[in-house]
Amino acid sequence: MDDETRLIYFRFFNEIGILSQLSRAAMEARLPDGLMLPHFSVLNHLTRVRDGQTPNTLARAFQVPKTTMTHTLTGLVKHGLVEMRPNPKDGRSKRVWLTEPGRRFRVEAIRALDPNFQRLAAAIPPDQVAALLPALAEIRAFLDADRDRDDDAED
Amino acid sequence: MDDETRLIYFRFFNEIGILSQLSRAAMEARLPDGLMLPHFSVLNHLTRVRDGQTPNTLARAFQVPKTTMTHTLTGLVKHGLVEMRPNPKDGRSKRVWLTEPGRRFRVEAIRALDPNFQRLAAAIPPDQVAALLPALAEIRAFLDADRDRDDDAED
DNA sequence: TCCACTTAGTGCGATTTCGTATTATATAGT
DNA sequence: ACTATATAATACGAAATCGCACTAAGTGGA
Repeated sequence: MDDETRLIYFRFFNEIGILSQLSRAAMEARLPDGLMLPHFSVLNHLTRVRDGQTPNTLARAFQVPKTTMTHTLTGLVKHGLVEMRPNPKDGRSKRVWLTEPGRRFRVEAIRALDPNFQRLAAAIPPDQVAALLPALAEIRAFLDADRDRDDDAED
Repeated sequence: MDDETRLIYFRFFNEIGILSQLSRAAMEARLPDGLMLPHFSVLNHLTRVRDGQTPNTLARAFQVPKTTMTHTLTGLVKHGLVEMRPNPKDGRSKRVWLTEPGRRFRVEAIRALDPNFQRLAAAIPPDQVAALLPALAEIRAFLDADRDRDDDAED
């Protein structure tokens, strides 16, 4: 792989990392005490995909250890934003369900970003951002499918 | 702000977050024991911008508390990848300098990603990624400049 | 100069994240 | 049915991250 090509990919992920850092900070500044971005992200995932998933599925989806997901879910339960019920099909596992406050919390958290989005919109119109989405989704889908191979290709 | 516009921006940052998560995991899988992504990121920042910066400047650049940067720098010093020297212009502060092993480590860490980049290149050619860079950089620059206003506009 | 105020770095305790080991349940082979 | 193996969740301890408070040093005004 030539230097120029490597630099293109590296700079891309560099930009991604910085953008993520900046948006994470902006988002967490809007969240109430005791709730972090992972809490919101789980609510968002349960809404976008579907609720009733197991903690293990969520841990794999977020690329975090199971113990971390247990901790995050404990916090969400404590705040009444999700419910854990036993999985009738598997006595070992549980299933995670959104509560009404959980759904409401997610919607309000997104709406709370409007001031940020409005300032951004003044500099970068929605069309320009929308134009990036297909390519980003494509790269994301590839990495998502590719991640398992990382282990196999270690040596 | 209408729902459609909000959704565009939200989905954009959603993709950014997932991409960051996936690439972070892939990157950390390549790093040796005892060194995390923040360690690499600081080395990269010192290389790209310039070394000799103060810990406080780095903490602000990375949007982390000063104590976190102290911790990260302590680890880098322990591994001999950076040096801390007193700041002759300000007795309170220090300056962080890259060492030769630090520079080498960064280059090797980037090169270690080649297998990942090569697999990605087979699905998403460099041109397509390069085409995204200007827009991403523009959005990143805006957020970077905008982040201070978050506090002011809280209420 | 002196004194109040600000700033850079760090010590300390709390929370989050993570790796390992453990328990309970499911699955497969006999 | 029984045993060995695999899997889901968690308990536990280590490391990372963070907020608060403290010390040392710089800044500005009387």
